[in-house]
Amino acid sequence: MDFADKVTRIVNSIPCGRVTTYGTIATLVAVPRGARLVGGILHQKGSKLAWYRVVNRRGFISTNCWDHPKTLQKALLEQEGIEVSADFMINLEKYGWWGEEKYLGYS
DNA sequence: GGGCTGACCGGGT
DNA sequence: GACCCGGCCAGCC
Repeated sequence: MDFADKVTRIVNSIPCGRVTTYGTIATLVAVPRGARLVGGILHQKGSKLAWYRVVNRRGFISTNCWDHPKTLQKALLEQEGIEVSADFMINLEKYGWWGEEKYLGYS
């Protein structure tokens, strides 16, 4: 299984109403230092994934892409029932999803 | 096949 | 607690 496929599965495994970070996904696919790679995959296949449930470690939306604007991500997250502040920040203590045991074996 | 790039992370200041 | 710096690894020239 390719790295991209693993990332795809993890992103699809994020429960509704929860968010996670690039580093967490990288860890779940057994590449702890590959957080940047996750961003690349999401940029490529993001249109078919729940890319909006993925943020950086500060809980902040880091994309500037025209096709995936921060405003769209905020709207989608609020649609999932997640509170997003006016500065596009998310409370990871409350909505963060750090993976579950059944997802830890994708290496 | 070598080198540059990126929607990032951790640790130190 | 917030900012800066160096390193990481797969993908795409």
